[in-house]
Amino acid sequence: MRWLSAEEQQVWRAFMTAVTKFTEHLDRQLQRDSGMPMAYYEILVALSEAPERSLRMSELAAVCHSSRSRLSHAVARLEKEGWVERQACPSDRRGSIAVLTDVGFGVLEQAAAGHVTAVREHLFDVLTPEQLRSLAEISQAVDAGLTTECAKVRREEFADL
Amino acid sequence: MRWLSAEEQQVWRAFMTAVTKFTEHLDRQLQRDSGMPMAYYEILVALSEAPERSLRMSELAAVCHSSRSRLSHAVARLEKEGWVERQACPSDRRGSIAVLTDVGFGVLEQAAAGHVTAVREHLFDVLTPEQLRSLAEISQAVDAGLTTECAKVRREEFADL
DNA sequence: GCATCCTGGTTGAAGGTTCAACAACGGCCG
DNA sequence: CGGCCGTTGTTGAACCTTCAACCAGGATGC
Repeated sequence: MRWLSAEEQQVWRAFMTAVTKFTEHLDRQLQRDSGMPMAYYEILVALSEAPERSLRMSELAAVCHSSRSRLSHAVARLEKEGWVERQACPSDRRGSIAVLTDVGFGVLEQAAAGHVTAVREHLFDVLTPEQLRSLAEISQAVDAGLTTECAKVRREEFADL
Repeated sequence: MRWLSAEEQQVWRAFMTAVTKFTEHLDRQLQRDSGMPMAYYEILVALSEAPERSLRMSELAAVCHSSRSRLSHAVARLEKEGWVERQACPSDRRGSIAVLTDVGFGVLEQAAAGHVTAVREHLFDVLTPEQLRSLAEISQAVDAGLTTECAKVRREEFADL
């Protein structure tokens, strides 16, 4: 098996450190200022951008890169807060539709201000335009690599049957 | 307040998606193949590289960018598995020293193989050498930005008193 | 129609993280 | 010495995520 070279290790650790500290910072900021973790914020964002501010649970899960189970728990909490409501799906009686309430929208607006500021301050403001372009490319490449990987896994699972 | 431009939003989402999927993939791989989350793996790595394969809890927490509380819980679990032991610190009676056991070292060796493979496959193999250099720079910049931020926060806390 | 399988969504338990509170010890200064 | 403060580490509760199990409803094939 091929290990990482000294240089690779260095990049790897720098990357993980930066990502860990960065996401931790954002999470803490949101939790402190708006009482929700980032995953919940993403849910509200996704709903706010959807037509009628509503999405079926499975679509919402796809948009948020979240498991159905996680989303179910999360929406339960958001519903308890009064930020989201669940409606029955008319076309499919299994379905459940999450709708962002007005209260939820207001909370989101408040939360977004601080969140965007934090993102700008610690990401966009510390990078040059060129680094930003690089970051976009890199993210794209990593994402693509994982997507093909998922396809591969699915093929393998399929082969098992 | 300044919002994100359309381009910035695009970069931001691509970045978050890539990071989320990437770390999730690594975490799942480790959990499946070695029965531990990545945070625990990092603890074992840190110990394995320390002299005597041991570190004081607070130093270990610093190396792993972990809170003391989290580390305490984590080491409790690792100890239950027999991968780590706790020893009293001779120079400071408050102190606790975590030591990687031989069993733990063996587990780490096993885990490392799959983990490194996954990292190589989804990070190093999908990036060009130039992108890799960029990523190192970017990580460095973000980390630096957060470090100065932490210093700022500490100054503010200090100012409060 | 009905048996079968797949999909959408929820649930509960187990494990991990965070936060606040706490106990125990070291260090400092009177 | 003795009081005070800062540090070290642990603990328990609350919360979030994961995983496996499950129910209900659609879809498919006979």
